[in-house]
Amino acid sequence: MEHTPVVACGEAEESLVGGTVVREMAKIRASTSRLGVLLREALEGNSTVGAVFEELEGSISRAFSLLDRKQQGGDGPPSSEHRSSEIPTKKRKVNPACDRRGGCRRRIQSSSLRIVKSKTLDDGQTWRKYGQKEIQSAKHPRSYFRCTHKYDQGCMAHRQAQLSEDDPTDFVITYIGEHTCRDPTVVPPQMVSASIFQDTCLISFGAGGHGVRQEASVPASFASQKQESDEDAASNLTTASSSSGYFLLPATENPVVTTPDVTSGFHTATDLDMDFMADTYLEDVFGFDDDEFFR
DNA sequence: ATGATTTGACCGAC
DNA sequence: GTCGGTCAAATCAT
Repeated sequence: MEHTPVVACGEAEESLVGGTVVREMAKIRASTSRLGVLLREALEGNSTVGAVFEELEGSISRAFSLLDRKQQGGDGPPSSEHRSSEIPTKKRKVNPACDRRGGCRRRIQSSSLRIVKSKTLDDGQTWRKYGQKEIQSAKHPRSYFRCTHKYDQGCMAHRQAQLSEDDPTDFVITYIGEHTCRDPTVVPPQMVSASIFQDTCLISFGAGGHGVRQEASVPASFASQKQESDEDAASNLTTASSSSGYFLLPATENPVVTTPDVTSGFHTATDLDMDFMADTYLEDVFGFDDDEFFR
């Protein structure tokens, strides 16, 4: 009675923050890797660049594993996907000690949040739907998707999709987090540069888009969105001008877009939380300034 | 058989 | 207490 709460609370908090840092580090590592590929292509034959990047990647990997070890502690908690594997009961059993269902919700804490209007849910990425919910203030249900590679590659990208209130033929899609997965069929270089060049805008395929793969019809409920198989994704590559459903344009041309403030029904971003935490941790834990780091 | 989707339950934030 | 995000068993599709 007299022991656990304070300690448990502190550990939970530390674990939460650590998890955030781990996710950020994963993104850093993935971005660095991609940047390395791009730089090597651009500066082909320059062995110095390659050497520097290998060193950089090595440092990040070491930091990542250290952090990961620290977060796991000695207990070696089960991974989320095996959370309940030991209890094959008929009805779900909740393990109050470790069940994080719904934890850290409401406030979307992500360093990347984009809201896009689109005629189709198909954006060239592979998503897995994990839920659908009627939303109080909205006419249409909201569907929840996570990246197919969440578990195999730890990709933390999520999205929420909802039919637009204004135009029910449009989907309002909220992208949360960046893809850190490396599915060669779905991660175009353009998407990589999206987070680098902030002057660019992410736009969806508009109604009048050309060379756009369009759904034959928009279902009344998009719950039955078909998941793209790799084969489909590959065929998308051939039919669409980009494997992604989006083009990157200079900020001066942004016909259909989508900034967080146009979506009154959606969450407002709280990006600063995580950015701040990541900054703080990078400085405190690793002793370097990420601004310098990414320069 | 395998993987994706559906859907009710669960749980933390508000 | 309500609401929204997530989980996971059941079901469906391939």
